[in-house]
Amino acid sequence: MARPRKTEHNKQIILAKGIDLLSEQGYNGTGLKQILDAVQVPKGSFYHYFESKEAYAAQVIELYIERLLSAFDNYLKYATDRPLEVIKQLYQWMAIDFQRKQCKEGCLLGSLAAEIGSSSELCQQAMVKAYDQWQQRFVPLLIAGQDAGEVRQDISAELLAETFWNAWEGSILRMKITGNTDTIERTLTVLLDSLFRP
Amino acid sequence: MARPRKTEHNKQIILAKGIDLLSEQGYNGTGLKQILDAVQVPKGSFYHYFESKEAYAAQVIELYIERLLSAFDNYLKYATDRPLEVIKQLYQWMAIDFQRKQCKEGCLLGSLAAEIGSSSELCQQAMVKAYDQWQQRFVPLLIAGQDAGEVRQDISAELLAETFWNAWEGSILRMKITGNTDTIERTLTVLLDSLFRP
DNA sequence: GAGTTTCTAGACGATCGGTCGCAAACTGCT
DNA sequence: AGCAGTTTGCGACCGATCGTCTAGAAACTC
Repeated sequence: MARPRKTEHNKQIILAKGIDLLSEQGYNGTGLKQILDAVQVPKGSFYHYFESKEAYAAQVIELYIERLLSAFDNYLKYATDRPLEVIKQLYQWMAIDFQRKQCKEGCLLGSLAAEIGSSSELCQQAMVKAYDQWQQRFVPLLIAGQDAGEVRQDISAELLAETFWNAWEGSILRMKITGNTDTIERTLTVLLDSLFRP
Repeated sequence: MARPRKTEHNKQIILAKGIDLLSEQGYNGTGLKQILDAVQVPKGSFYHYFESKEAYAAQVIELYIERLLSAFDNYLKYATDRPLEVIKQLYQWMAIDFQRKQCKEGCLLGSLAAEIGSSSELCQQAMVKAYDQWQQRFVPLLIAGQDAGEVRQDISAELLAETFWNAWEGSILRMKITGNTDTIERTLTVLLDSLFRP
């Protein structure tokens, strides 16, 4: 064998760049050339790292959710507040992150779901899996809230989590067209301070 | 002057086809050729009807919301049920429409917001306007519900309407990746039968 | 050096949004 | 009626870029 040098590193930086570019410009709006130029990897190399653009996107989704859950876990490790407060701070922190990027980047999952969710089977699978993983972290948090009596118990935690994700993703869409995070703030408040309360 | 024959008719069928194609394939995923072939209008004619693809998309958005509001109004005219029931039936009817199209088409507003909401200023404006128009129809319905005592009054109708739109759009994203309308059904039920109740 | 594997320049056909010169169809003047 | 003038409709074409592929150079082991 020979020349096993930059392979893995290159692959990782191509994937990492994809998170930013695909989030902002979408799947069809981002050319491979733009991605590769941005990370200074020759165009010809792409198909040694990935089978196709579609397969690449699916792996970007995986890396995205991996990082997100990692940040999630890291935050939870040191969180001492009550569950609902932890959720709120977590998502407000993400909202601030959106703002830092001038409300141009949203959630990669939502963006790609809207654009190619119904056309790319490969990405579809990656997104379903990503959503399931998110739910596995989020539901226990809501259950803890229910047990602590700060979350209503007449609706299952799974159903609340699903509703929360939907409202969150929808508010990101609104952010993209209004150019501010006001809707996100309001939606978080309405859900966590009122609707989800007992 | 001369030859003012098919202009307006052609323009309308090009716009109408755009609703379907842009909803399903997105902005960058739909070429002008595909649209024009589908309605059998020569390529060269396009720029006699529209300034650019972007301007075209903005007009598609306008036509889309126009039709949606028209269906909205038409339904409301004969609705005798209580407000929340009217809302539920209205959106369940839309969910059935999604299903008819194999969950491949969602809401044009949401799809384009995700894809080009932060890059096309022209479409951005059209989308903000479309959202405002929707809210003008939806808020009175919720206020009526509040007056009738079937909607909680501790949150303003505007805020509830906003939250509803967000959750609705988010559930459509989920639909696109799961391939079914289960999430939509569940979200409608959770919101209208529980969370929005007094 | 031979052999093996990795990487990449360059080109592929297709398609992208957009343009343009001319044909077609009309009006108004003679 | 017929020609001139004006406006509209459109096929062909533009350069650019799309995702993808392949031949062979480069870098390694033995």
